[in-house]
Amino acid sequence: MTERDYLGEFEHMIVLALLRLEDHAYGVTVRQEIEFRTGREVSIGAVYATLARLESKGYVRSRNGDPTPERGGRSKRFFRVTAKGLNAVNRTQRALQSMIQGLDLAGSYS
Amino acid sequence: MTERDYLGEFEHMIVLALLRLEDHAYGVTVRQEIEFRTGREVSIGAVYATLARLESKGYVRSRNGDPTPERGGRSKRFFRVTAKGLNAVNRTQRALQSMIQGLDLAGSYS
DNA sequence: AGCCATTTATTCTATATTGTATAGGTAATG
DNA sequence: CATTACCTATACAATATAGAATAAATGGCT
Repeated sequence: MTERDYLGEFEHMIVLALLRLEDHAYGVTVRQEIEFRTGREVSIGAVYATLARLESKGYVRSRNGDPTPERGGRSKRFFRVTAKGLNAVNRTQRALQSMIQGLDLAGSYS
Repeated sequence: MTERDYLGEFEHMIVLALLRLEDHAYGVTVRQEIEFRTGREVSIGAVYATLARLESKGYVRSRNGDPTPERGGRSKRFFRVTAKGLNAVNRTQRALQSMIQGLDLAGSYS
């Protein structure tokens, strides 16, 4: 029953962004969050493609929000991490952690 | 001059394994290290293919060891992480870390 | 009201890069 | 020369990435 897959590098980022954003998570904010926190430039297409993949695997699910009263406010699609998705992040991070543990890399991430 | 790429999920594992193994790092031990530490099953071909890619990107380099005096002791190909490779791990981990920071995931990896 | 320029957001599509397994080959030993 | 430990080749699936195209909304015209 427990999944055995790990999140890809970018998938991992996206899921973490969703967790941070809680109920403000949709394509545009996800992109912003990653760019803001990491300085990494992210193409919007990459974000949506990955969200779609994550959803098809059941790691996240989405619902359509209402349009907001601002110029051009097309309605957003909000995303949330599922329990299965949470398991996946944990599994992925545990694996990484167990490989890092005890190593001394500049800065130390432990 | 500084690279802007991040390591893929499996690449990341492999590089960490190399760092752990120091000068005993070659295909077979890399595989073992990952399997042992994470419980994840790893095919040997995946390891070699990834090592080859990492090398072509300059993240690791290899040298041929001498044959060892044991049955079937064919000479091994030893791998080491380059400075560029170290940068890549650090960059990758910093990015992850900055996304994780402040989140409370079961177990906490911070 | 009906149109349209503008804005925010999402979808589509195409390609490159990574991840993965399997089969096959090579250099050792006894 | 059979057996062992290790490595290479290859093929295919999954993930990452960018950019163009499309959609849905608003506000200001006329």
